[in-house]
Amino acid sequence: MKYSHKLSDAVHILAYVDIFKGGDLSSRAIADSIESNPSLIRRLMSMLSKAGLLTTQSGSVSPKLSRPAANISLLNIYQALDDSTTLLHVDDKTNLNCPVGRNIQQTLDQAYQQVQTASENSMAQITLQGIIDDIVEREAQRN
Amino acid sequence: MKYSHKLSDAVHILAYVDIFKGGDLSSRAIADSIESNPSLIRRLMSMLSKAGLLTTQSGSVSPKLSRPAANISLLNIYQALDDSTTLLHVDDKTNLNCPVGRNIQQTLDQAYQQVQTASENSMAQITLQGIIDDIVEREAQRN
DNA sequence: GTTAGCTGTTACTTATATAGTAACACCATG
DNA sequence: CATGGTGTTACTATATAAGTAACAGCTAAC
Repeated sequence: MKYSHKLSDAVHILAYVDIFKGGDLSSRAIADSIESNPSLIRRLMSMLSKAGLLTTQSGSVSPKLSRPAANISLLNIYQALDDSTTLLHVDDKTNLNCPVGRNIQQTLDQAYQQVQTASENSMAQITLQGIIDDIVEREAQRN
Repeated sequence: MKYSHKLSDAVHILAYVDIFKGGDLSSRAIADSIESNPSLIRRLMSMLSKAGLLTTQSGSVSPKLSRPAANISLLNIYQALDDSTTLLHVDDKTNLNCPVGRNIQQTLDQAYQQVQTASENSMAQITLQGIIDDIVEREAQRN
């Protein structure tokens, strides 16, 4: 498999929608910016909508953020994607006839949950607004 | 690709080596516990050796932890694996002709670095000894 | 010295998750 | 009504991880 870029692309979509509000916000246009294809963008936009981060309407190009960018965190976006995804993955096929193999799955589940929580706490500190400000500031410094 | 189980398997190897010290510590035996194959185990053991976490000797079965399990953290093990691996991956193919596409890579690099740091700080708090104690305690509670 | 069993390494194949691609139903607008 | 869009589903391609095979060289027992 490839490394997942879903989170990056989802952030890209939301930032694009806010930065270019009033402009061409079609999935084609966003796909061009991401260098991906419209189908994937639409799939991601659907997930973002279902998670209450984006407002869209079937049949017309009119996406907008569901709430101010300052009230959307990286964690919100992360959780809008496939919920079962975690950052670290326990090997769930170990030999249950061996004391180490039999217990290590639950032990690592707990350890990885700690790491996951720390990651998510960190993501919760990063807002979409902060990301947008950074993009805008970097662009301003190029001129 | 598949989800990586390298970290889980590496922790499994180290825990196995400590818990079963004095027993059969061949890559075959460890592979049986992990339900994997000796080649992968040898590859991981090689990485752990190079990182100074495991002491091994070509030609004879004699692996041992290079230092006490209390002095080995999950972060040490994580870093012993392929160093370029991070938990989140910026999409590095975005349209540089678009202001969002042009800047979002560095912006997300920074955001993801914060998340990575938080994760690594959390991993640093988890010791191999703690993991081993948990495995041993779970096994004790089965009897 | 020989042999068996091991570690360490490399190369190739297979499995799987993600993204790419295609297509269709339905909606909105001119 | 036609065009251009969103939302959804299905299939294909691809990158990465693990599985598999094999070999060089080491160690230890006989």
